[in-house]
Amino acid sequence: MAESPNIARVAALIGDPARSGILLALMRGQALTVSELAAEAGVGLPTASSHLAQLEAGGLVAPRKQGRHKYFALASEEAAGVIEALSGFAAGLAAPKTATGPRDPALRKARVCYNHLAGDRGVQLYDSLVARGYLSVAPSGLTLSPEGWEFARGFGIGPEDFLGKRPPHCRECLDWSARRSHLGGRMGRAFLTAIESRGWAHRMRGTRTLAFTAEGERAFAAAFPHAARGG
Amino acid sequence: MAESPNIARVAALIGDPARSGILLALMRGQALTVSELAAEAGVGLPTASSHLAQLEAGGLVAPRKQGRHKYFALASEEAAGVIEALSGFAAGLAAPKTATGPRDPALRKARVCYNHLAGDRGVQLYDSLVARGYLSVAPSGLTLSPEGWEFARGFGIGPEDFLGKRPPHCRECLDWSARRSHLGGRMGRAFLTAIESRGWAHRMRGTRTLAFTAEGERAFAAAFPHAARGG
DNA sequence: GCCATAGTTCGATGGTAAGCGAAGCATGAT
DNA sequence: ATCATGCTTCGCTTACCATCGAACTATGGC
Repeated sequence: MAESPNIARVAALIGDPARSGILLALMRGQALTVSELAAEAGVGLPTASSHLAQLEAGGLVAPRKQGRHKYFALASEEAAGVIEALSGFAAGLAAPKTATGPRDPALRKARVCYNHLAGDRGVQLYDSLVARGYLSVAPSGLTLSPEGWEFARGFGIGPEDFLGKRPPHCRECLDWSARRSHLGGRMGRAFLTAIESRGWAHRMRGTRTLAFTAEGERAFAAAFPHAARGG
Repeated sequence: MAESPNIARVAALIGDPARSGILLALMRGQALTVSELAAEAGVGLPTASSHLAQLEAGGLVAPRKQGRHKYFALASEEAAGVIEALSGFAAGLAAPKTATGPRDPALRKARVCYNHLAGDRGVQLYDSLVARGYLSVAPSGLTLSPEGWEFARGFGIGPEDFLGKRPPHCRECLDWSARRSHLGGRMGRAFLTAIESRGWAHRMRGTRTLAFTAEGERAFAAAFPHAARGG
């Protein structure tokens, strides 16, 4: 009896329009101030402050004080996963008959899921790493093989980036648009950062859509070729 | 602006304690009448009726009239997935420091996720099928290979069981306790049914826990051996 | 046809919480 | 020190919605 309310509590937190607006805004991956989030959610500053306090108590967002600003971000990959799952279900509802229909083609193709690459491109990255043995999938979780680390080095990603951070660095994240797993965790973030810093793609302002440039598209396809389909 | 409310609406539906109680009860996999659900949720019959109407409008549950009874079940795998994701997050919150701790050992080991096998045993089944090439994982989804169909035949599962049902029969479902995928969809249901009908395991009354018998444990391990870890 | 059971609809009630303005801290700039 | 900015707290109003009793409909059994 005392267990069930937990899920109700979390869902109720997300269930308010203002709070879900805040969470969706944070899904873009960057931390935002209370004022910015108030504007995003379309409510007054005191209201947003109250909502954020509740979300923090619920473990969905985490604050980071910086000077006289207070930045909020999603608290964890898990929190992002919950929002992602709800988004997927809600999107499916909107177009129930248009199965696998291009509800928002750009969003399905490539988007930011909290802090890593999702959508078709995200799945492609994941599959490509797995197919080449760079990423090994085990019941205990995902791990980068030695060859994988070597490959990552080519993107400026090395073990030194993960010093002091406790594993797992690689996380599996279920993608609603492709219905397949993609790479999350700190490693997923590192790859997204690399992709952005090379100018292959950039986040579209105010959205979760990731826009690839023409050369970026080509470079990405070369770096992460589609995995051969085993039959 | 008009997109965000969708997720809020769904979350708000789940956010009510009575409704989440109903949904959790339905996660056990069997359809229940309005009266039964009212009792499960601890509310009066009229209240339950009202809640169920809302859940139905929200696409979370689906009714099935049978005589003067009205049975409700979860509307889809996707709906079950959302509840599962929320359960996982809520469970993680309760024991934030006890990472991967045995919050409920039996539940982590084997449980029913809507209509298929989840938990460690569910992951084992999935991994075992994949490792032997019976289940092939592709970006487009999961499919049973010819050898897989042959293997399934040994469990009394044949293509004839899926006549008239439109694909996909196999669905990937993310497991919160093991953080790995397991087999859902009609195929997942078929395997669970086979396991139960052979007496290897049975659902514990009123819970989602699946209790394996001693011989069932052995038979399951023989039929779905742990996949060799590639390294 | 009649009663019993299952479920729905209606109306009234009450609790909960979102929202905002105003006042109160806290931090940074001048 | 003084002011400005960013955020929080307080008090209040308002709106929503869960809940239940009672009346109503539908289905089945006799």
